[in-house]
Amino acid sequence: MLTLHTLRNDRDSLIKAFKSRNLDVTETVDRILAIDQDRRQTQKALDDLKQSQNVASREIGELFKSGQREVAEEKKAAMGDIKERIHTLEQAMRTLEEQQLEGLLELPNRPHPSVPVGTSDKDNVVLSEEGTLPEMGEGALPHWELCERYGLIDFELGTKITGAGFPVYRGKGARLQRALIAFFLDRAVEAGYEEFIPPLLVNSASGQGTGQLPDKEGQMYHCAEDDLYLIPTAEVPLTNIHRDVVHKSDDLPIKLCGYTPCFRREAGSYGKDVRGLNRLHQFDKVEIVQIEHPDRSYATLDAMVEHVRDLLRALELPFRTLRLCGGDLSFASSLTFDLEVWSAAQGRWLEVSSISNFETFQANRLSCRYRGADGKNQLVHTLNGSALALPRIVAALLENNQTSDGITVPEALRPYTGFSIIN
RNA sequence: GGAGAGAUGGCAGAGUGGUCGAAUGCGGCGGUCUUGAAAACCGUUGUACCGCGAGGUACCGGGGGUUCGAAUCCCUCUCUCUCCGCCA
Repeated sequence: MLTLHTLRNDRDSLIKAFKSRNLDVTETVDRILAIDQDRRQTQKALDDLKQSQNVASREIGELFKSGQREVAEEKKAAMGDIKERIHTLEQAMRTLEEQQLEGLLELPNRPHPSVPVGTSDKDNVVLSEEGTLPEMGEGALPHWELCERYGLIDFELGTKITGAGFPVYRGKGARLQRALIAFFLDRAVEAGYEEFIPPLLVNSASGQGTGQLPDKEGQMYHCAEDDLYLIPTAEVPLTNIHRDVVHKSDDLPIKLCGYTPCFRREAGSYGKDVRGLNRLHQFDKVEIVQIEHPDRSYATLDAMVEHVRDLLRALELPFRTLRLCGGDLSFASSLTFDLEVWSAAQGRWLEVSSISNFETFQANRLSCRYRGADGKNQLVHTLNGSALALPRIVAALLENNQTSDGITVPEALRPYTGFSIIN
């Protein structure tokens, strides 16, 4: 969430910045600031009352010690009123603090100045396109039919065991999955990211830390009995490793990566978008995360985008890079680049990676800081990106590389798959 | 699942109703000594909020209560550890 400090000092520019998200936050911001005003006055009054209580208590203690019982008893009797007023003000403080936090939590992150104005993914800006789109022959099949033909992924079996959106990978399909995970992890480790295997269930504090809660409550699977959430992305456990931590300035950046399955309820999805591997309730993803010094975070964001683009180049997939517009920007992000691969048989671009700089938005919720040169603790910047999400990569690989002899495996992946063709 | 013990500053660990925001040790930082370092010695070292400032307030796992006054007493929740049971 944004800091109160930001709201107080940057009210006007903040309101202006939110225009690229198509949001008018004037009312919300002013409401929070009004509460803040009230809260500060209340605290001052409360502190003064408590001071007089502390002073009086000390005096009473002294009086008892020196044997002046009667004077002490008199003073004691006079304390009732103060006590009551303190109690009332404490109640008021609690309410004000709650209201203020609620207000701050409902405010999304401030978009970076380079974020284009827009309302939906149609307004995202294509920055570049790389690779040549393959020409598909007459009989080119979409990936779900290829999966069936070669026995790679059984969607119906998953439906029987669990429900729609929980595919069963088998044979070379399963092996391809494992190969991609290993390939992505190896590349991340080579690039200096430390590998983690985090928990797949997280508590609500973690969900709030990275911004899934309360914003996306309904998008996560929730185990009510234990009040735990299935992770929608490794971002949640990986970033929360750094919750309530103060880092040395020299230790930044901290680079983490991890493979996890991801679970998403995807409430409200429908139609052709969800066919085959396009949208699933459970899918695999390798995630990269960085905890970075604010001065360097945008250079780091570029480097992370380049890392993921290299993965796509290695897989020989045509892809394009997008700068997300304000309307498509996620709640917690300041600036996001999306990477999309070309799905030849479907004839459409599929999002396979989202790389974002959250600036201090998550750090504030997480209370993740570094000690600056002046000895003061400052909020870090957090960044993350998919590197990469598997299903749509698999979809594109299968569709783009289909030949009459079978599906060819890109060179870079063969050491991992152990086979060069799926037939 | 059953029984017990515990939660205090970066860490370890005292403190059981009144200058306790908290002893002591370690660690960190600064200094003395040294060509330099180590050792030794001296000093220093939590966070947040309010206030122009002097200063004030809060925080000893969370919440509530008793009391003029709570790290300390009571209730409650959460978590951790040990033992037993179950189990990959």
